[in-house]
Amino acid sequence: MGISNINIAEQIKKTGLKLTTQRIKILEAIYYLKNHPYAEDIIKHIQADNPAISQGTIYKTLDTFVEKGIIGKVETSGGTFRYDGITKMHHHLQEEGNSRIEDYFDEDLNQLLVNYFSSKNIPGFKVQDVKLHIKGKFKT
Amino acid sequence: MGISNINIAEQIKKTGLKLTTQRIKILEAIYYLKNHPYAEDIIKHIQADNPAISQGTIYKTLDTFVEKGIIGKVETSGGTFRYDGITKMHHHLQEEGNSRIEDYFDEDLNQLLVNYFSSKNIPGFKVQDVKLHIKGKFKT
DNA sequence: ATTCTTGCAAAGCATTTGCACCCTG
DNA sequence: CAGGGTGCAAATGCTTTGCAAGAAT
Repeated sequence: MGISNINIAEQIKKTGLKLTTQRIKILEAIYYLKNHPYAEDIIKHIQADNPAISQGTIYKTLDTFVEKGIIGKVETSGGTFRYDGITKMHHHLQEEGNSRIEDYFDEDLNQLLVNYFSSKNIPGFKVQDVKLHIKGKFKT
Repeated sequence: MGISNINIAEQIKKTGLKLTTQRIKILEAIYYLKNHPYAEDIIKHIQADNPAISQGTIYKTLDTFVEKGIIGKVETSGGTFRYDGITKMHHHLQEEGNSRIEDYFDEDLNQLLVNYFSSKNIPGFKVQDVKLHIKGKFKT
C-alpha cells in the first residue's frame, strides 16, 4: 500500500478539482505502476478492473494532473509520454536503445546544482529547476 | 555561411553513407535553421527550393543522421521531435508553456559534472553522458 | 553491377477533440 | 441545479513503412 486512499483523495481535492471515481482510479494507478508508466500502461491497468473508464478521460485527466503539478510527465526519446508520481527533485538514468528509466535521487548533487546556479548567472535567463538526464549503461 | 559545402559533404562521407543531394540539402538545412528546428521546419525549408525531396526521405535521413551521431534529436514535452546540429556537450534552457529552447554552453559546469560523476559511484550504473534540462524564465 | 537511396502514398499509432449526457459540490 | 467531468468515436497529426524506380560507388 504505502499511499492510502484518503491521501489520494486529498491530493486531488487540494488542486481544486472535483473528486471523481475516475480521477481516484487514475492517480492510484500511477502510484501503483511506479516505474514511469506509459499512458498505455495506465489505461490497461485501469480498464482491467474498470472497463467503463474511457481512454479519452484518462488522457484528459493525466494532462490535468500534470498541469496541477501532482504528477510529472517524463520526456522520452521515442515520442510517447511516460508519467511519474514523484514530485520531489530527482533525475533520470537512461540507457540508449533501451526503454528502461530509473529515478536517481542524490541530495549531494541537488545541493551542488543549487549552489552552482545560485552563484552562476545565466544572462537573460532565470533558473527555476534543473533536471539531469544521465545516460549510460545499467550493469544489472 | 560558416559551414562550407565541403565540410558538409565530408561529414556525411565519414559516416560511410552515400553522398546524395538530398542528404546534403538536409544537413545544410539543419545548420541553417540553427534553433532546434522541428522536422516540419526542415521539411518546409528544403521543399521551398526542392519540392521533389520528399517528406519520407527527410524523416528517414534525419533518423539516419541521428544514428550516425552527426546530429542530435532533442526531446520535447510536446511529443514532437526537434533536431540539433551541435554535437559538443551542451545543455538546454527551456521555459514552461513556451516552445523556445536555447543551448547553454558552460565549461565550468561540464567540468563540475565530470568531476562529480567520476568520484560518485551510482550503484548498478555506469555514467557516460550527462545533459541538463534547465527550466526557468527567459528575461528577453 | 550491386547496393544503397529515394519518392510516393498509404498505414500506424499515440493523443486530442466535440458533443451530449451525467455527476459532484 | 450549475458547471465541471465523462464516454464515445471520429479526427488529427507526426512519423513510419513498403515497394518499385533511380542513383551512387
